Amino acid sequence: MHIETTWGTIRIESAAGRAVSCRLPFLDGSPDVPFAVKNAGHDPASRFVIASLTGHPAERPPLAILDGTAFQQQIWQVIAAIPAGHTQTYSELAQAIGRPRACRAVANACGKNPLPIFIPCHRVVAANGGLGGFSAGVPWKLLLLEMEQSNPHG
DNA sequence: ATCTAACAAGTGG
DNA sequence: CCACTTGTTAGAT
Repeated sequence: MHIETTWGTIRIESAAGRAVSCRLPFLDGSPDVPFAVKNAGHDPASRFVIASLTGHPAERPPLAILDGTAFQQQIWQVIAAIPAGHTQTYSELAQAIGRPRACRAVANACGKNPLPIFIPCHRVVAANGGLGGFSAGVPWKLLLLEMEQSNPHG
């Protein structure tokens, strides 16, 4: 499944009705056009992604069992529990799993999240108020956070 | 089985 | 602003 947008093509893979991977085009800088969806898919996964990017409420479809180390699975699980419109720092996540000094390792795991948007790694920010990073480029992270802040959905 | 460089961070000078 | 610490991972030895 894929979604055409003004920022490029988003590719979503599912198996047996469960989301397996979500790939966003990498954006190095801020795009010169506003974000808009050009071609919307109708399956639950696509609708969820589009809703997240446009500030609409949507139900998260079931996720597949993810491939990753025990540490990564642990981190992803904690991230998945962060409510919309809310953020947490890398350091806080590190504390949540009992490794208070592993903030850098947490960031490492975030970058390897195969399901960005589904597992809301965009809600993980730096402790000093900075955005941190994002695997597909910070503009995506910014867009997602702005949508959630202006529209408190679930 | 070890070693090392690379990271989306944090803290302190 | 710079440099030192930090935990985990992937790739090399």
